[in-house]
This record gives sequence, structure tokens and C-alpha cells, in this order.
Amino acid sequence: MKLTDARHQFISNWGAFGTHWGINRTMAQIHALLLISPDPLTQDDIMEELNISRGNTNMNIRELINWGLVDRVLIPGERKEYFSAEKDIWKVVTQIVKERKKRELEPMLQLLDRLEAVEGDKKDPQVKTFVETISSIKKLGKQADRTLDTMIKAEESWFVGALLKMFK
Amino acid sequence: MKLTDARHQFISNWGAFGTHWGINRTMAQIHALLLISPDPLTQDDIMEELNISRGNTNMNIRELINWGLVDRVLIPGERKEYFSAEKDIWKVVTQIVKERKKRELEPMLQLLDRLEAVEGDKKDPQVKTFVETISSIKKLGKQADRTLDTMIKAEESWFVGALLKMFK
DNA sequence: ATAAATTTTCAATGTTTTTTGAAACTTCGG
DNA sequence: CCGAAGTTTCAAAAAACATTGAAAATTTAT
Repeated sequence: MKLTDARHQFISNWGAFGTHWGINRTMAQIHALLLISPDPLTQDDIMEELNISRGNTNMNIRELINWGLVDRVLIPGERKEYFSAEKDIWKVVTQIVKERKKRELEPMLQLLDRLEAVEGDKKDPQVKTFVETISSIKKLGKQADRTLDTMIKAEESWFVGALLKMFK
Repeated sequence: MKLTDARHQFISNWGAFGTHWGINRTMAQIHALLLISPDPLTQDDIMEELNISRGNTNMNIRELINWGLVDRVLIPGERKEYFSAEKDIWKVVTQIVKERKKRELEPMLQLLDRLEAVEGDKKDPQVKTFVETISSIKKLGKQADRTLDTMIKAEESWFVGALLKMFK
């Protein structure tokens, strides 16, 4: 397979993959493009490569920066801004986990805390089932939260090593 | 908080949560409703409770059945079909992991295998960066694949215990 | 300070996804 | 076999989400 085809396939599949995980296609594609680009790119490079508008490009680059997956790079003597993606995949995963934990898991755990305190007779099957469901989700969620915290702090080598040992 | 409010809040938030993870709102809401219902429900119960149409209800129940999260329950002497969700949250997570692995991770790994075999001079920075990116994603993906396989086979108690030990 | 270059914003538009509801189909009791 | 009850399908409508592009804002060089 030729590089050009391979690059296109990667970008397009990475985009489709993103949509299954609640990430918009363009954002995932820009990320893919930057991941496989040896040097930083400008907004115009990205627009041209992916055939998308200036506005769209701009918004999604900013979103990637918010997620901590892309950095602005200043090239001395150049007026334009350049962008580059973190290439270390372990750091990428860590960063995504960190953000999703903060944006989704933590608010969900707060909600569950509130819901667990529902009024009512514990002998009522509706109340009983509700409380049991909420409690068990909360329990699992808290466990996940702790596990992810440790993972975020961990080094890749340590993590992979530990996993290999753990899951023989 | 009253049970009715708590139920509504849970259903609505669980639905919103789903949309951040590539799961459609209604599917997540039906799942939430069944999780907190002590007894199996009919299609009509669900339609009424969530204020959704018959077609929508039917499609999403079937999808939940495909995912292995909901079962048809036959009640002797009743003509209608009843539905109930698996209540053991560990089993729910295991089942979701299993399906997403099959539907998403495995096809992605196959793609990466093909892309890694790109033609071209490894000294060309474009080729070099492409191959390195693909390889490192593949490596992480394969690791995840193995880890998830083990997790799927594991018992909750074993898993939680192992994690606690692992992440002190 | 000016103006050219660049970036950002956002209302309008386009696209994709979800939902509806009525018709077609299936199942089952008599 | 018939008809009522129940389930499924799917084209059309609605809603949600993404994209465009041109105008406004900002930045920088002179």
C-alpha cells in the first residue's frame, strides 16, 4: 500500500472510530493527521489536507487543545501558528482518560450520591431496587475512579509490565 | 428526594451519559428504566414511562437484546412479551466491553496491521512517523485487547481484589 | 497609527441521526 | 381458518449535530 492511501485510510477510519466514542469526526481526523505528521502543521495545511472549512478547522483545533492533545507551536520567524499532536500514545490515552473522568465520571458519581439518598420505605420493591441499582453502580464507579487515578499517575512501562504480570 | 424524581433524574442523566459514549439516548434510557424496575416490563410500560413511540421502543429494545443487556421474559398465561435487564453491574460492564471489543477494537487492530505494511523508504520522515504512530497504537491496542479478554473471563471479586492489590 | 495577515466567531445551512406512526406482518386462541 | 392482540418495519418528519463562510476581532510588522 502506498503512503498516501495509507494516510487517507488511517485518517478516515480514525474519524469513524471517534464517532463511536462520542467524538466528532473532524476532531478525530485532525488529531489523526497531526499524529502522522512529522512536523507541525498550520491551519491552512489542515484545511487543505482534510478539505474542511476554516471555521471548522479552527474550532476543532481549539477543542483538541482543550483536551490537551494538541499544542500550539511557535516557529521562529513565522507569522502563522503551527500545531502538533502529542505523539506518545500512552500520554494521549492518559490525557483522554483524565479529561473524561473529570467531565463524565466525576459528575456521574456526584449524581449517584444524591440519588442514593432517596426517601421511602426500603421494603417497597421499587425503592429497594432503585437503591440497590444506584449503590452498585456507585460502587463500581468509585472503583473505576480510583483505578483510573492510579493509571493516570503511572508510567507506561510500569503499567504495561504490571498488566502483563497480572494477566499472565 | 422522592422516588419518582430520583427515577426520572437517573433515567435522564443515564441517557445523556450514553450520548457521550456513542450510545443513543433512548437506548440508554430504556436500559436505565429496566435497571431500576423490580419486575419485567412490557413494551407499553416502557412507551408510557418514557413517552416514546412504539417503533422507537421496539427498535431500541431489540438493540439492547443484541447487546446482551436485556432479556425477553415470558410470563406464563400472558400474551405480551416482557423485558428485563441484567441487574449485576459487573456483568453489564463485562458484556459491554465484550461487544465493543468485538465491534470496534478488533476491526481497528486489523486495519492497523494492514496499514503498518505501508511501502516506502523508512528514512522518509513521513513514512517513518506514519509507521511509528501506527505501530505504537497497535501495540497499545493489542495490550488492551489482551487485558480486556482477561477481564471478561474474570469474576468481579477476583478483578476488584486484583486491582486493589495492583494499585495499592 | 496603519494596514496586511491571521485567527475567531456565529448565524445560516447542510448533514446525520433519531423518532414517529401507520401499515404490514406474525402469533395464537377459539 | 379467522380475527384480535401483539410485534416489526420503514418512509417521512423532526431533532440534533456539524460545517460553512463571511464579517469581526486580533495580532504583528513597518
